[in-house]
Amino acid sequence: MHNDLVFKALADPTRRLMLDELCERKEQTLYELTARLIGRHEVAISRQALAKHIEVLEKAGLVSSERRGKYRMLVFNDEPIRGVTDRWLK
Amino acid sequence: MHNDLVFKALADPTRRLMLDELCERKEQTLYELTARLIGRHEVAISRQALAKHIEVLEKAGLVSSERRGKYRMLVFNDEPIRGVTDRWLK
DNA sequence: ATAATACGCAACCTTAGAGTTGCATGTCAA
DNA sequence: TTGACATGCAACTCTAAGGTTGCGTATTAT
Repeated sequence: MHNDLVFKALADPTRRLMLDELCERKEQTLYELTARLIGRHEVAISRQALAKHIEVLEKAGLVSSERRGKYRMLVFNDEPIRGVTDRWLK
Repeated sequence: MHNDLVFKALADPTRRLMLDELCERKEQTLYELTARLIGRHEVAISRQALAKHIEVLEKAGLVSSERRGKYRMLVFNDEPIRGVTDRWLK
């Protein structure tokens, strides 16, 4: 299944939270995102764990990243999500 | 998260296939479903494994079941799926 | 009554995934 | 240039999820 990675990506609550944040602010550095998740949302998790999650989201096409100097810019993309559940709805 | 179980349920490709079948024929016995998945879709899996998947789908509210004599009737319910991805779409 | 049938339950195995720790790399500012 | 900072990489632990095997239970048909 070609959208297997998308469903797998959405299966984790932390990743869904990350998508919420990225959805609000479309462009964000990994550092900003990490700070917000740990600071505001009180997510008890390490930086490396979040980096792994980003990797999963990237492979699913939900996030694209680009190294910009010292930082890593993250860009949210909702396209892979659009219509994923349509097959079960009439 | 209250729809955590829904996303977890959708994460597995076999369960998504089961939902496809159940979506086509809203009412179906576990036996019929198992026969179709193994026969038609060539899913190499045991009956017990499918029973476990049904359990997951039930806990997510996507399937309700009712013992009808010798058989177990399965009824598909799309309500938990409706709008689950809306939070990431404008 | 009894055998075949559809299902339930429980123990077990195996692997993938989430998370951590530790260290290396690259970039920017002073 | 040197140190602080943001990130990358790899090995390791631990748990849960998917799957199997084996046996028990209930229902139907002969």
